[in-house]
Amino acid sequence: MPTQTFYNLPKNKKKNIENVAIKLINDLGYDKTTVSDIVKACQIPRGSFYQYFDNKFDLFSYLLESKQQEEMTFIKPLYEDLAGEAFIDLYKDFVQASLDFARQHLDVYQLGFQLYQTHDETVNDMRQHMEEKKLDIYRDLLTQDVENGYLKAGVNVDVLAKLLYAFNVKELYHLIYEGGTDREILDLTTCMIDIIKYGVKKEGS
Amino acid sequence: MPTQTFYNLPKNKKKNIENVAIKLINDLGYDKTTVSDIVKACQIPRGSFYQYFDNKFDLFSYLLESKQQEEMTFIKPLYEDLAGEAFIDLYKDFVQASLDFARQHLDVYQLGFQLYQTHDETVNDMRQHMEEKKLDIYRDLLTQDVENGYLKAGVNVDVLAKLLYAFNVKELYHLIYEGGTDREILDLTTCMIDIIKYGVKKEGS
Amino acid sequence: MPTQTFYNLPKNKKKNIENVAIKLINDLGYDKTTVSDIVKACQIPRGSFYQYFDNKFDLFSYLLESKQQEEMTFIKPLYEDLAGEAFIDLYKDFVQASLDFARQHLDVYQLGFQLYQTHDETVNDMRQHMEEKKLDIYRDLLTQDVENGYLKAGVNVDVLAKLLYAFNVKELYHLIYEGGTDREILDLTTCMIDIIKYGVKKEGS
Amino acid sequence: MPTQTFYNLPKNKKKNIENVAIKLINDLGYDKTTVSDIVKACQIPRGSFYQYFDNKFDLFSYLLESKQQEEMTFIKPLYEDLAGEAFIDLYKDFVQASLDFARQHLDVYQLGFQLYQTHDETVNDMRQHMEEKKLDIYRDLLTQDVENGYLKAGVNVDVLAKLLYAFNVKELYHLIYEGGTDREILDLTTCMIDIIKYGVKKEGS
DNA sequence: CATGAATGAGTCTTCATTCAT
DNA sequence: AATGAATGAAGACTCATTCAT
Repeated sequence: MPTQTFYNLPKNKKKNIENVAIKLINDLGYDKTTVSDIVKACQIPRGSFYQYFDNKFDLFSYLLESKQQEEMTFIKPLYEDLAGEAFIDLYKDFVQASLDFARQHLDVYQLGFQLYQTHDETVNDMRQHMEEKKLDIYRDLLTQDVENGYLKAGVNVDVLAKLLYAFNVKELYHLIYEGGTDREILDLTTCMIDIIKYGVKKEGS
Repeated sequence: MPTQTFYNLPKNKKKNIENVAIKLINDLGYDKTTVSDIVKACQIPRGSFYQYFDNKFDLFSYLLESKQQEEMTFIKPLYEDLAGEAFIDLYKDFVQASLDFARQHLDVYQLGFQLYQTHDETVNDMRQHMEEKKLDIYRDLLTQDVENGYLKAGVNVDVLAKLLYAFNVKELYHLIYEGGTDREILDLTTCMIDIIKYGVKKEGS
Repeated sequence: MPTQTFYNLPKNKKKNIENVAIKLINDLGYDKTTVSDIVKACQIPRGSFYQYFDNKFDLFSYLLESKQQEEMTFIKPLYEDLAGEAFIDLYKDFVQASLDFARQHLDVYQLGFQLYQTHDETVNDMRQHMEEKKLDIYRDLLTQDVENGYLKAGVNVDVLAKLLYAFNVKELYHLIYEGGTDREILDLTTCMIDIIKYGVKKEGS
Repeated sequence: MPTQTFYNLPKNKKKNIENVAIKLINDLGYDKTTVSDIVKACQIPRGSFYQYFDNKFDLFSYLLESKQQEEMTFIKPLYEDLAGEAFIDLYKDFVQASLDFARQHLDVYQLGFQLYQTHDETVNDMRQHMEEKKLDIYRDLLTQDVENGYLKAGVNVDVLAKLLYAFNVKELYHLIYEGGTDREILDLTTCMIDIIKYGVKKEGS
């Protein structure tokens, strides 16, 4: 948590520090970004940095949490009202929404990527925690789908959630980060969902 | 690539360096393992290290490539003769084989995990290259499955390969690393394959 | 010397600053206590500190001098009227009085201890000065004892004063600081005084 | 403990580091002497320092222990053979011997002084330990004196030892450090011993 | 080739004090 | 006078790599 001193800063100074730090961390990676890099780029004295944040991780987790909140505010409404449709059928729309968010907050979004690129233990713990939270949401929504008769009764919801999430992290995140187009990403998603919905096995084989 | 000097070393000295280094890197992580740690644990002079390897990364990539080769030698036969069965049906057996290998060469196996824990650019490139190689194998085998009429004709083989691979890396690797039992891992696999084979959508919904 | 600004402060604010600072310095040691610690604990703005005191040492020396004065007010009456008794015989009573004072003003008392725990040159000078002052008192009183025929005529008063003082600082201070009981401290004193009064050499040896 | 690397150094390089460091610490005080000061004065790279010593304290304790050993080699013979005389009568000779040693190894000797000038906890522990060791020697020798009938049977040996030691540390050390002459120091000692041997109380008073 | 000492840029962090409002 | 942000020199320590023997 940043100190009160940081929160007291004039808004544009605060914003500047946030943006510059985000850009730096995205460019160099969390591990490789040093406090020196940050203070130089932000043009603030080294001492000030430590008057704002406990340390590098404090800054990082602050930035990330902001992101999370922004993202949640953006996406939550979708999750909360499926309007009688199946989550599995709407999945593509969720991806689309994430994408919209990512397009608008690219820097902030990429930051989440750093969670997968570091060896820092504290950061790793944080990532694990966030993943568990997301998986829970998936599990809930999929359970609803089963209850509503959209999915086969015997489906293992936990495994399905993990499958969706794994693809999300490994392929979609990656594609976004690498600059894939909306079309590419949505096609990939549709295709994947199709496989999962209808299966790949030829009948009678 | 290690220098000729390294290759000329007596076999048991070479093996010792490899084993000790692997153990260290697995325990501490690639980034956190210092050359000091290595030379101390291996009981070789600091200077020798740089006469054997260009730098820390050179050692790492050498170890990893050895691992790859060992693993390939172990697993390749399976891929090459499906004996008239579908890859998708045998997938569980491949996982089982991987598991057998991992159990027997745990240290060597875990090393691959480091690929996902490091921000070092060269390491990342390496990982990407390895992933592409594995994906290619999957694609080939799945294409065969389609040609042999085991899978629906319209299946997007590329996406399917990615889906399998994502789950493999994100869930299975993780479970192995965390010490899951064979049973747990195979059950998870079976469950996932079932979803993919038969789909999750309730008919008529 | 504190600034006029400090003296103008409302009495309870002044007292609060003094007490909190003393507690901190006693707990952490003068060197280890930072101005940050002080302003945080006192709940005063950082800038105010420097409007009250020139610097950290200025505060410390002010606190110490206050202590000295309080202690003197407390103990002086004893020194000034020996009521016809020898100082050497009353020494135990002085220690008792010091002890009483220390018990009642432990925080203030301990502060003096910091004088012996710091390498700061100014602090050292201060300590030396205070010691010289105390030694002077001892010398005066012992000289009186000689004049009054309580002590042998040939006794080197200067050395005797130093001997008493050395023991006082090295053993008694220490014991008080470490939480020795009154009994322990007075016994130690009596024993020491006995040695000095009657000597240790066996007659005829 | 210095590392093997340090011990492997050419003798004159080792000696140089020791001497320069001792001088520095004596001049600036242990607390104020920084590793930077040391490497600059010794003209060795910063990294080398940490290849020789764990940290500043490691160096200091090494220097001090060397000193201790040298001093012990020098003084021990005296303690071990009192040749039928009383320790209390020979005390002056011990001080003389210490003085001789100090004169010849002034730098090394002064170093011991730093023990009393620092707030460093580790150093303080060390000092306490050393003091206890010295006190033990005093107690032993004085106990012998009592047993041999040189001192009154009822003398509290512990208190006497502490008295001698306190004076030693507080007055003699100080005088040596401040550059007192042999004569001054020995006179002071004789005078103090006289007081302790024969007491100061006028008979019949 | 083996050995292990040499190197110094770079890391995080602290803190007394000054400055601007 | 009160406030609290600004400042940057300085501290301890690390480590990959090179050098000299």
